[in-house]
Amino acid sequence: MAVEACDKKKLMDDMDEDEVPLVFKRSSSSSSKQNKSTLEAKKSLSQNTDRQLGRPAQDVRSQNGQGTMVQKTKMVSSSKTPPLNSPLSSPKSYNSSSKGLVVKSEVDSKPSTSVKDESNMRSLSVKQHIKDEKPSAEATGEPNEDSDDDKPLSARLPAGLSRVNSNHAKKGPHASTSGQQPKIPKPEDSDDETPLSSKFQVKSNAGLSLHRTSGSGERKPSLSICDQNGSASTERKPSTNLKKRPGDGVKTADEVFLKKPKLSDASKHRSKEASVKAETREEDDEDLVPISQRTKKPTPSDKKSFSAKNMTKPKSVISKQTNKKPKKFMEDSKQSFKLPPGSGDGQKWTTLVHNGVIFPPPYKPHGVKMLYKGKPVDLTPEQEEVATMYSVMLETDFLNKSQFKENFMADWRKILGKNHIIQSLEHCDFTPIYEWHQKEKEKKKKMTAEEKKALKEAKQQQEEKYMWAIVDGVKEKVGNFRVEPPGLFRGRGEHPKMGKLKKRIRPSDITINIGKDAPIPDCPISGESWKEIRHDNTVTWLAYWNDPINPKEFKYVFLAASSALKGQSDKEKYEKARLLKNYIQGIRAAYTKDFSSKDMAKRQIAVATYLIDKLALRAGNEKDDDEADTVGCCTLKVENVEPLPPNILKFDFLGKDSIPYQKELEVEIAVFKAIQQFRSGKKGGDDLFDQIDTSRLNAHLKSLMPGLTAKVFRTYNASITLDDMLRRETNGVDVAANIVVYNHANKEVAIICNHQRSESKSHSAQMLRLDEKIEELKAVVEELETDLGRAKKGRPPLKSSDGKTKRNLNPDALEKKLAQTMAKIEKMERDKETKEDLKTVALGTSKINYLDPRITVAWCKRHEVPIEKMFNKSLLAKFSWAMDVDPDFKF
DNA sequence: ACATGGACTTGTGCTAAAACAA
DNA sequence: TTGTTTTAGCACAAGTCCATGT
Repeated sequence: MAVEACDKKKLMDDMDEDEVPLVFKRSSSSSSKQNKSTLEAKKSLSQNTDRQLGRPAQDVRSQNGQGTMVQKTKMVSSSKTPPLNSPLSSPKSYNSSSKGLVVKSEVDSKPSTSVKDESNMRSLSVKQHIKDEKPSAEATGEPNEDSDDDKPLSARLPAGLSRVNSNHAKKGPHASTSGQQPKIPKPEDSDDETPLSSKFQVKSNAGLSLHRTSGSGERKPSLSICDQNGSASTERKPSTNLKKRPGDGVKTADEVFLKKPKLSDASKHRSKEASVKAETREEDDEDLVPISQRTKKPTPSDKKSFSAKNMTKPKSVISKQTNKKPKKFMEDSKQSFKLPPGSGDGQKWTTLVHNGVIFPPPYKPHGVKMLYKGKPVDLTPEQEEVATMYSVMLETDFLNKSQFKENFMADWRKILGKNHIIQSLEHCDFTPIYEWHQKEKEKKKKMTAEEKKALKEAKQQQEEKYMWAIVDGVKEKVGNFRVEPPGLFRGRGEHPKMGKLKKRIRPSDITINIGKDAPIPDCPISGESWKEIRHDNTVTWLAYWNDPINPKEFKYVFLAASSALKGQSDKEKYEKARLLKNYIQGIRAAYTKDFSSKDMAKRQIAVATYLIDKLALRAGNEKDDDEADTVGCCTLKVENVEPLPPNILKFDFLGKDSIPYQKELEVEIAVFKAIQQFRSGKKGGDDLFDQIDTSRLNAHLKSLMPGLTAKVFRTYNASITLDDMLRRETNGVDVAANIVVYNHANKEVAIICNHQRSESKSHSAQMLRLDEKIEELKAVVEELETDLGRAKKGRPPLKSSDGKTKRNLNPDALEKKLAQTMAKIEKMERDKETKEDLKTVALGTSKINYLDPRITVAWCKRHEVPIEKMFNKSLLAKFSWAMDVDPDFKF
C-alpha cells in the first residue's frame, strides 16, 4: 500500500509538511470500531495460541495478581513483586521501591529500575513458543521463556542485580546446561542481517535450541519475517516511473525495493488514507512521493486509525494493497531488480539521483565595532565574522572556560595577523556586537506573521530541490543537505578543541556520491567546483566533507530517517537484537563461568560482557588525546569502579557526551572479586580492563552469536524491557492510563540507558507554581464542601473570599463541581509528579534508537491506543516499516 | 596484531513551532 | 490576543564497528 502512496493527493499534502499540521485523524468514534476490529483480528490471527500462552498482558497480571493495581500506584508495584524464581534477590526487590534497589542512580535518583518478576515472564514465555502460526513472525514468539534472561534488564538490574547473581551465579551453571549454548550456530547468514529471520523461526519452535541452524536457508526472509504482514504487501510496479516507496506500511524490506507505485486502486485507498491519516505532505511536483510520507501513514484502509484495525488484520489490509500488484510482480521485481539494500554484496542502491548540498549564505558584515582597550577597532569582514561568532556566545558557559578562550584566540589571531592591534582577549569588549545581535533577534521576533511566513517560504523554495533524492526510482527525503555553517566548535564536556574556529566549507571540500547516470549537481557557488564525484553504490552517503576541526573525520550527508534505506537497517538492528534473545541465556551462562577463568583476558571479557549486559554500558572504544576524556566499558579506569564490600560496585565516570554515569550495582561475588583483582597493583588512571579492547570483545561476542556486538545488548535490553513491562502492566482502563504505563516503561528504559537531560533552569519555579495552583484548588474544594453542606440544609452559600455573592447552586451541581475540582487536583498532582520524575530523564533517545517500534505499534493495536499518541510525525515516518506489525508481535 | 580510515548510529542541547493559559 | 510552557526538529557532536593495509 504504501507505495501507492504516490497518489498525488497525498503528495500534495505532504508537501508542505512544514507548514501544514498533521492531522491525525482519528475520530473518537473510531475507537469502537477499532476495538471490534481488533477483536476480530485477534481471533482470526493466531491469537489463540498466544492467548493460551498467557500472553496477553492480562493474563500475565493475573498470574501475579498484582498487575492490576499497578497502574495507579505506579507500575512499580508490579515490578516490585518478588520474582519467584530468584529467591535471593527477592528481598530487595520488594522492599523498596525501586529505589531501594541496589542500584541507585545518583544522578537523579530516580530509582530506576524496578524489578520485574521474572517468574511471570517466564511462565509466559514458555508457553509462547508455540505460536507458530505465523512463521516468521514469530520469531517473536520465541523462546524466551526460559530464562530469566529474557527478562528485561530493568528487572534484573536493580533487584535484578541480585537476581542476576542468583541466576547466573547460582544458576549459572545450570542454565548453561540448559541449553543454550552460546555457541553460535552460525547460520549461514553470515551477515547479520539475514540470518535473523531464519533464526527466529527456528527458535520459535524450540525454545531451547539456540541455534537456528536450520533456518538459514532463507535469510532474506528475515525481512519478510518480520513483518508478518509484510509479505503480502509487496507490490511493485516495475517500470513505472518513479515510484514512491512502497506502501506506507512499508512492509518489509523486500518490498521496499520493489516498490512500485501504482496508483490504481491503491492510490485510491491511499488517498483516503492519506487524508485520513495525516501525514505530511509536501507538494511536489511530480509524483514522486516522498517516501517518508508514505510510509508513515499507516493507515490502511479507513481512517480510523490504523490502529487496531489495520493492524489487526494486517493481512487483509495488505492484501488490498497488494492487490494491485500481483505477486508475480513481486517476485519478478525482486529478482530482476536490484538487491535489496543491504543485501549480500553490499550494494546499497542501483540508481541515485540528487541535487547535492546547499551552502550557508556568505557572511554579511554588520560594521558594528567591538572595543579593544576601550576603543573601537576596525576589522575586516573575515575578522569581524569570527569576532561575531564569539560575541554571540557571550552569555554562554563556554566563555568561562579557559580552554575555549585560548583556542578561540589562537585561531582568531591567525586571521587578525600577527601585528594586529588586538593582542589579548582580555582587553576585548565584544558587547557592542553582542548587543547588536540581541537587537537583530528582537527585530526578527517582532516581524509580523506574514513576514515570517514569507521568509520561510522563500527559504523553503530555495531548499526544495535539495531536500529530495531519488533512490532506485523512489523519492526519498535527504537528511541534512545543508552544509554546516562556520562557527566556533562547541565540544561537549572538557573537549580540548572547544572554541576552535570551524571554517567555512566550500564546494572544493565536498565529495559527491551519485548514480553514474544521474546528472552531476551544479555547484551552487559560481566559479567553484566539487572536490570529487563518486559513483559508489556500496555506501549510502550522498556527500561528505572533512570535519574542519578534525580533518581525519568526515561529515556525511545521508538520507533522512524516514527513507527505506534507513528503515531497513533500523529493522535489521532490531532483528539482530531479537536474535540475541535466543542466545542470551547461553551467553550469560558462559560469561558467568568465565568469571573465574584462569586466563586473565578471558576473565576480563567475561566481566566486561557482564557489565555491558547488566548495566547496558557502551563498548568503550579507545580515544585520542584530542578528544574529551570519556569512557565506556572497555576503557573504564580503575578509579571509575569502586568495590564496596561485600559485593557492590560503585560506578562513577563520564560516558558519551560527557554525561555522568553514577550508579551502584550489587554484583555476583565472583564479579566483585574479579574487579578487585583487576584493580590491584594499578593506579587510578590505569585501565581496569588492561587485556581487552572493543575489537577483542566484539570478536568474542561474534563467536557466540553471528553479528553480535556490544551495542546489541543495549538494544536488546531496552526493547525487551519495554515489551515486558507493557505486557505486565498495561491494564487497559483507558487510553490515558495506558499511556502512563507506557511512559513509565519508557522511563525505565531511559534510566537503564542513562539517558539524561539537564534540568531546565525554571524547573523549580515551575514546580512552585504548580504547588500554588494545587493549593488554590484545594481551597476551592474546601469552599465547595462548605457550600455543599449548607446547600444540603437549604442554606445559601457563604460569600466568596473577595466578598462576592455566589450563585445558589443545588447540592447536585455542587457535588459535580466538587468532583471536577478534585479530579483536577489529582491530575495536577500526577503531572507534577511526572514532571519532577522526568526532570533529568530523557525519554526521546530510547524511543528513537532503542525501542523496537513494533512493540509500541503492536501494543497500540492491542489496547486501542492511537499510534499518533505515542509517535510524533517524524517517528511515524521513521517507523513506517513497523506499522503493519501483527498485534501479537512480541519482541 | 594493530593502527587507521571510513561509514553509520546514537545523543544532547538549542531553538522554532505548537500548544496552552491567562 | 498575548505571553508562557512544552514539544518537535534540527544541528552537529560523539560514539560504534567494520574494513583495510601494513
